[in-house]
Amino acid sequence: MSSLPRSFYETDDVVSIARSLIGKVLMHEHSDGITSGMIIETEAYSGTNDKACHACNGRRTARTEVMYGEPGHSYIYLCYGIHHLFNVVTNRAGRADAVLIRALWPLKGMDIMQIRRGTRNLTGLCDGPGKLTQALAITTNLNGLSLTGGALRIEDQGFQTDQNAILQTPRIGIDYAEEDAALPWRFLISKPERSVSHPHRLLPDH
DNA sequence: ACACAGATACTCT
DNA sequence: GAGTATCTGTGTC
Repeated sequence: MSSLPRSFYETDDVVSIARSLIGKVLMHEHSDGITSGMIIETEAYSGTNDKACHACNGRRTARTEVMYGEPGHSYIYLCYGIHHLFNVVTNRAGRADAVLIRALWPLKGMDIMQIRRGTRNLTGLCDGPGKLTQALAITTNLNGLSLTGGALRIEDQGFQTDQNAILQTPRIGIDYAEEDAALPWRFLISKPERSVSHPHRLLPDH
């Protein structure tokens, strides 16, 4: 299986990259075992001009530093003191774009995911940005690592994605971002619709 | 099927 | 000190 190359992440259209990441596979080889899942929900954060982005107005701190760094690297931060949220840095160094991975369709190591998540259910393992990092044992100590090879990586495993099955909506949980809160920069695959992040599914239930 | 509150610790003012 | 790109359990319908 081939990891996505650096060039995949290096362009300046983070919204297109967020769309293109749907159907790709996030994989973590850990001493516990291998866990992986197909990416089914993403959000684009567009650097210094985006009021929802941590790098808004050129904000540059210890936390946001990796967003200004190399494309194809991880940006992982702690949210609400509990949840580790996983992003991929995009665009060339000096820009601060990133794509948040919000949900996965579990592929490998679901038994390990169940243990890490503390559930006996086979559903709901990776249907939220904080849940998928717990299921894949992704924490802030993996911040700033390259995703183009190594234990944590994103692969193209050849899953075909019907472009008509990709829905586009506003982003979640960023009400503070004023007019940018309405930008339709969230992408989700409509097929496993029960597996996208939960309270904001925005899809009819049928 | 909602709605709500509480947990939690780090980041930046 | 305030705010946070969230999740869970409990309550109610």
